[in-house]
Amino acid sequence: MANNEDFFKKVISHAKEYGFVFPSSEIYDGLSAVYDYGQYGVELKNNIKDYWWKAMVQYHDNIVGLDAAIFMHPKTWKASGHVDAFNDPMIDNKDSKKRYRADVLVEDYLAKIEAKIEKEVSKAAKRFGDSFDHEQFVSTNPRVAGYLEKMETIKSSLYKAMDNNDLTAIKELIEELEIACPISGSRNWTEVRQFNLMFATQIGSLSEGANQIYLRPETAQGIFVNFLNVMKSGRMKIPFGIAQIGKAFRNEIVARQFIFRMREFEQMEMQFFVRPGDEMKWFKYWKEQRMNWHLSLGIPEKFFRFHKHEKLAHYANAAFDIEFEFPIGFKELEGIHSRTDFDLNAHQEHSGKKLQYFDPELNKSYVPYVVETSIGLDRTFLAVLSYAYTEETLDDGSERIMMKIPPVLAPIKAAILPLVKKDGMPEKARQIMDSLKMDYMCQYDEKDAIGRRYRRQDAIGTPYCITVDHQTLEDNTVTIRERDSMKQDRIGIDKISGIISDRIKGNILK
RNA sequence: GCGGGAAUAGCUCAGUUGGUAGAGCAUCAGCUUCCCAAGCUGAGGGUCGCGGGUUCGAGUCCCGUUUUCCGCUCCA
Repeated sequence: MANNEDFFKKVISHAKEYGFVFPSSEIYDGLSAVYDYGQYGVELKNNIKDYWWKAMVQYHDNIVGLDAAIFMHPKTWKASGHVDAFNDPMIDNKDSKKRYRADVLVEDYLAKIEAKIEKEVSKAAKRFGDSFDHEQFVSTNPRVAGYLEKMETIKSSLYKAMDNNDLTAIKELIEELEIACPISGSRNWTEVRQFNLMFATQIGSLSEGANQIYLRPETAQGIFVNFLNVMKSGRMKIPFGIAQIGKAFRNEIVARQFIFRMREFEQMEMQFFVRPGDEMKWFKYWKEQRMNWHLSLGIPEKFFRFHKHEKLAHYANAAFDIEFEFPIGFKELEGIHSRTDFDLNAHQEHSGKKLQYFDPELNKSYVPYVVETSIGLDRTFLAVLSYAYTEETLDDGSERIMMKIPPVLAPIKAAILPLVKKDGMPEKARQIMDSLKMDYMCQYDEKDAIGRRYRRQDAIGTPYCITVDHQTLEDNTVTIRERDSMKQDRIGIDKISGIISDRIKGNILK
């Protein structure tokens, strides 16, 4: 485990040192759990998106793309269940380490007062026997009146605080009432915190009220609300899919482990709409398809495994994760969920619009079922990075650090290097560079000894180094050096593009 | 969020009982012209995370804070 931690730290250092990932706003001490992608990081990330998009949208003629906005109508999140499921104010007791709903603590306190009233009532009832008038007693007894008044005061403070989302007021109320933790008996509380995972912001004029909107906590809803638009304008026939890549935001209480869990992250999602009853067939299909996509990158099978969800979310009737063995252990990389008709039904109810498909074969309309594949882009990035990071000792005893990034994803596809900085070699190398750079990310480097330049390219995962030497000037051949094997071939300049192109095509089709 | 560690150059780190900030690698310029790092000469780069305090004097001691790592907790 200690080794894995060290390894993880090395990957993180390497990512920063070579311009893959930087802490956000680092000159201002950074921002917790937010990271920026550097010059090579953005290339790698774009290549991952591109490879996914090709495998999903370009390769499947019944899947189309979408790019929905991050801002969505607030009712979206009411329909999806995000607003209600996670809106509770929570408080922790520092001694017992137990977490409570702050409003429930106050309500429990109210219940105790109520119990006291009950006690008074039953005592009086015993005393007065048959002549006991419950209503009259409650309205006239001074002790009960005191209790009732106290309850009213507490209730109004609580409701006011809850309505205004005033967490400080709730905390003050708990302190005022001297509510203690039922377990530790102590009143050593943390601040009250809202556990809603959604970031909120304001839109439009404040005077008109109710202008709070959220940054989307998942991209899926953007697809569901556009289901009708895409189906109609794209003449889509079930089964069909809508794919989307985009940012999502979750205000995680604990965001940690480098780019594994961030507050701002990017998802690559595809929602596949199917005939009710067919969902398990398609669930199985996509489970296999998605695993094949991962394996097509050339990362060995042992790094991946399926994890079946035993406890299902409210919207799902089957769910598997594809887990990847990160340096921090096997963790979720992608989810394949059978979401049933939960989302479309919910939006149908909340919007009042019919979100149905007329199936000509069945000659009837229905709300389609949905099979979702949802992969974390940043996590895929981290998976590639941690798989690729390689320290090796060569035959001559020297060490090299090499990123064995799948060539299709490599930030730089080829480096063009004049063997020496004279005799027209730089000019020749520049010519070759110019002929390639519209098709591939290339890098020119003439500084330092050739061996050192090879190592520099190894460190950023460049699959090919093209070296211009004396012979090039005579017969238009170059040496092409492959990253992993370090083997060199001599080839004609006109062959370079074809070799790179073959290697970086990937292996999406299976 | 709680508890515990850590923070010194781009990276890895050293810095003695408190006394003028260092190394290796990396980077840049020049030389060398060499097919797999570590040849030669030179250069740039740090208000020691930030803010207070103690002290004649703080990278070093104390307090707070930010970031980060580990454990717990959380993750519809």
